[in-house]
Amino acid sequence: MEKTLKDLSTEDKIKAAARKIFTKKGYSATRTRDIAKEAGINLALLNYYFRSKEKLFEIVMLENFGQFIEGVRELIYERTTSLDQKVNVLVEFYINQMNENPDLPLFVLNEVRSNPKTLKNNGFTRDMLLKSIFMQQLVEELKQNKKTELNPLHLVMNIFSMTIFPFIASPLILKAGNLSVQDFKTIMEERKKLIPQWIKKMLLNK
Amino acid sequence: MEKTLKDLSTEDKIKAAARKIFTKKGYSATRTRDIAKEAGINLALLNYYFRSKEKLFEIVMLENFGQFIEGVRELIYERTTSLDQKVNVLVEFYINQMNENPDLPLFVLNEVRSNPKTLKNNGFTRDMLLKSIFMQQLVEELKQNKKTELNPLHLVMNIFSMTIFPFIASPLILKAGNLSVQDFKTIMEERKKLIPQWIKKMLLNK
DNA sequence: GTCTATATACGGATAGAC
DNA sequence: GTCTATCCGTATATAGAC
Repeated sequence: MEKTLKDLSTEDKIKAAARKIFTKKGYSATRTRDIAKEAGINLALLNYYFRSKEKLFEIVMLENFGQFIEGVRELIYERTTSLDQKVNVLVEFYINQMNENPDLPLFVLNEVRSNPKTLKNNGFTRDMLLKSIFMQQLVEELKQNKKTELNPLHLVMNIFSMTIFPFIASPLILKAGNLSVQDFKTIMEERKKLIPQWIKKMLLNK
Repeated sequence: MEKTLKDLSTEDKIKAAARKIFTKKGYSATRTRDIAKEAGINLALLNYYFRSKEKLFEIVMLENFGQFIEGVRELIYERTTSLDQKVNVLVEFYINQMNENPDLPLFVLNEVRSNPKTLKNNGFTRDMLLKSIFMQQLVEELKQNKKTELNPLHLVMNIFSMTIFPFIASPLILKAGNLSVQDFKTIMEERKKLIPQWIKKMLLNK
């Protein structure tokens, strides 16, 4: 399913091009001229559709951020799935996501760090995690296993760390591990099974 | 030990200022004027000492990259310390490092991703990890525990992921966990003990 | 070595024709 | 809606006085 730019409206062509370049290079390093060229249109059109570089970036940013947390919100409020199932789905979801768009996590993390107000108005609310069923199940499981001294946030951090960080650091990992791109993909596939197993061990006492 | 800029030579003042700003904002978003102001000198001096913005950045980049892997190279080639000890030191080293300079990891990871040739000429060699004593000890431990089917790179990735990622994602974690900065520091202190324990569990069979 | 003033280039944005 | 040409602010870099 090659996404041919020709099918899209001019506005969408620009948006797609902007997203590609902004996501890869960040706000400052991106030239509006490069977006125009990538979209196959003239620079003036960019300002015709979106008033400024900044406006365009905002749109891209919200889309990227949305992609990062969308699909997770419903998952962690799901009442019918077990904790184990949630961890499995979460890990698999993100690994698939990053395989498709490896620049996404670094883009999001850069943005929330350099521009704190990113964390307003994007659907990522305080309490979204803390009040979730997922969190309740986690706390319950720790209680069952007499591990109440362990802050459940550690486990949440571990899930995301072990899932996302390898993609962020992939250039270093490829070199340090003497891996091909294909090797790396295989390893990340393995992690879909491994990470949930490790999390399970962390939940158990002893 | 406040580092007062007044003590330094002009050249070092510029370098220090450059490092601070480049590390925080990245290459493109940094203005040489801001570096000059931060250093308390005139803009022209910057070009007098370092020929260009790019040259100056290169120096900063190498310093930052060096700080990231320096201290680790010797550690992983140490023959007298056990695997457990190495993991402990590694985790503690990086957590201390990031506490002091939280912008460092994102800077390094951005740079290696956007500029692949960063990975040449910086002391980070292919085989540096694979040929290390640390790696040998890891493989040996897995063999002892009849876990040879597990690629040891997974465990290396886990150590770095669980240690470094929380700092990269700290703005998100603070909000999602409803944490104060002090809470976060406390949690990261806890992780100095926890991560080695988790790694140990991953090494064991069952 | 350090400054002020300025050259030069680049990038975002707009005017105006079609 | 789409283009070409151009404006104009800003950022890097340099010339030249002290």
